[in-house]
Amino acid sequence: MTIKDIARLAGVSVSTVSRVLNDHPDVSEIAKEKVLAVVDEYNYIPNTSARELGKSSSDNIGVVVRGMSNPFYTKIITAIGDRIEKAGYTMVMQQIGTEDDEVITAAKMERDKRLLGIIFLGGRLNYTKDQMTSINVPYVCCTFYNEYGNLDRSDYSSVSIDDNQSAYNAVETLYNRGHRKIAVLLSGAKDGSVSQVRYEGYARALKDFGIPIDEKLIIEIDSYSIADAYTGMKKWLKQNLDFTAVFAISDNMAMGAMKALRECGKKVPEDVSVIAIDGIEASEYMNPVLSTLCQPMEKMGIEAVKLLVDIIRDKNIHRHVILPTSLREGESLK
Amino acid sequence: MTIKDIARLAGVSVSTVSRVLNDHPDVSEIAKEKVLAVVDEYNYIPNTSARELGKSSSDNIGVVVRGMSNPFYTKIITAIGDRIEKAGYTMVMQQIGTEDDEVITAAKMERDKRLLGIIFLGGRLNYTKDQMTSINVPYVCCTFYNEYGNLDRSDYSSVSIDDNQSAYNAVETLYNRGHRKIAVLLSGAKDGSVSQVRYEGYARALKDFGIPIDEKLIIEIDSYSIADAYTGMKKWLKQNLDFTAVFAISDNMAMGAMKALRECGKKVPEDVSVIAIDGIEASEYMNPVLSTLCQPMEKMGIEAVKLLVDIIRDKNIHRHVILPTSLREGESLK
DNA sequence: CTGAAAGCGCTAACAA
DNA sequence: TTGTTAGCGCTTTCAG
Repeated sequence: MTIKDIARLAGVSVSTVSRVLNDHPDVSEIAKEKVLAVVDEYNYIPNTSARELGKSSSDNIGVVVRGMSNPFYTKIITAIGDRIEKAGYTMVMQQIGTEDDEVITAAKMERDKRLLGIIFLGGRLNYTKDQMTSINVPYVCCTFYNEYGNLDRSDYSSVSIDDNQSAYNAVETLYNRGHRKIAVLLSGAKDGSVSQVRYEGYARALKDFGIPIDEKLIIEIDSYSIADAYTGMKKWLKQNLDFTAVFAISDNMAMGAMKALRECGKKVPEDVSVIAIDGIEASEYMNPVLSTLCQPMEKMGIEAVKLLVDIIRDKNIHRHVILPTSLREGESLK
Repeated sequence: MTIKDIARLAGVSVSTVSRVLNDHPDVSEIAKEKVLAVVDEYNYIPNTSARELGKSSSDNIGVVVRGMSNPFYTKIITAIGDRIEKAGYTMVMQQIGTEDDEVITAAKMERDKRLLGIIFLGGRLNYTKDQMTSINVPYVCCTFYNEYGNLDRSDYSSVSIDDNQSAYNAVETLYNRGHRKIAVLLSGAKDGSVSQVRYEGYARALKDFGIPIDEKLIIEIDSYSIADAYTGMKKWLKQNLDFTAVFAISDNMAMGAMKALRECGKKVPEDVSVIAIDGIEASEYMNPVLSTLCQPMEKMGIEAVKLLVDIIRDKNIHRHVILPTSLREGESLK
């Protein structure tokens, strides 16, 4: 079934069919009905590839989400989709795994879908100018920024929290409640990911508070996964080190850690206080409820679209928006 | 940048470029090098739409995942991807929301990507023959089956657990531990989803055990979400009904329910036992750890690919595989 | 080993 | 309001 078959069956030309299918004006009611009848009867669905190819322009905005099934992104995506629609554009989303390269994906999309702009959700923090030459439309980084790359700030937009400062605040919260021996649970102190930025905030806070960094209280695991956080924490606890609080760089990792603590006889928050950053839904259903610095997910999505649309429409200059986090007081703090 | 530009720049013809890009043999080393150099220099990425269009056949197997970011699917997808690759095919995955129609998505993919077959992951249980005429390649339903539709069993394959029996087993487990007043938490007793099938298993078990169904112990909420389960449960608890156990039809819902119970002063498992079906990772990190009937996620993915590949290769007949669940003893049972 | 040319299915001028 | 036709960028015969 191609558009040609439909045209023949309906007794019209291919262009008429195309017009009907694309809601173009200037089609007689009668022709329209004939076409739709045939389309319906044969369950015809146009070939998207051919469609994209033939089109000379689009109203598409691409969204590349890295880190499949990260619950943290769900709300942001909803907000983004909503805003893109409201702004009169079409969202084209592509999810990829953490092992895939979001820039290559975006470059492909840009050509295939003739994108007007791109929103990256969860990407690397180290893009280089050279890599980004394959992207020829404006883009905004959502939830992250080019901390470790060499991009000019005027060449891209971003919306995120201040990860360094948020980590600082988390540690400060613990400090203010009397904690001095604060462990940090992360996926790498210099892995070039957001983990590193947050670690730097942790380190800065300790320094400000006059607490020397104790290498032994740095718990490094291989991923951001709950399972690895659990086993990593468990292993670390065997050393029986002295500490009264844990700052986990993500909710997910905190969840794994809390189970490990529980199983090692450490009560949260009586024996150990736990704080994290993110504010995903699941951590609100833990027992005890996790205390965490929430990222304003919905606002981030809204702002990302706003930034991009402004640039697309008015050729405005790129901007970098930092949104505040808010402490969600759970039950994991003493 | 099109293939033409590359050809011109490299001083060869477009077909040579195409050959290089597709790893075809019969290309001289020298030509290959010239082309690759240009490709690299200009960061050229071929247009996927054009590529798909031009191709006459493919080795693509489509995977349509409904219910974005359902953590339950992650492991299955990994297994599916792995097996498809090993079988020498290419996986083309598309994620859609629960509000989207997976059949339409699949039909589009079938044409766009010239699919050899399709795996549906999490779909409706009520496909009709008429709807499926738009699909012209073999397909297998993974984690579900056509319980409420009118498909011939010989027209599609499926791999799943026995939802009815699993629910039965869950209730039986509770019964064997002395529970007689067993509430059920579901998203609808006749919503035509897996919730209904599991409810039917619950009802069958009660009947077998000589326990009359108490409408008041049926807790119906609007979705499968953790938040709705929480608020729904909380509201239900206000009635202060007499019960000693809850069977939640999904882990997610059980997680919401457990928080509600906790906040209402009911201890799990001392006051109330909780059991569910699914076995997602998060529920293993709850406190107490959720007892649940685990679906064999990896096996399901492996089996789904096997079923499909068998049909694609040997034109074998369609089959329906039922995999067993296993009880993961947590701490939520007394 | 290489190139010319005919599609793939659709859209969008351009004519009528 | 309609139909004709030239691409869109790539793959793939078929000759050379």
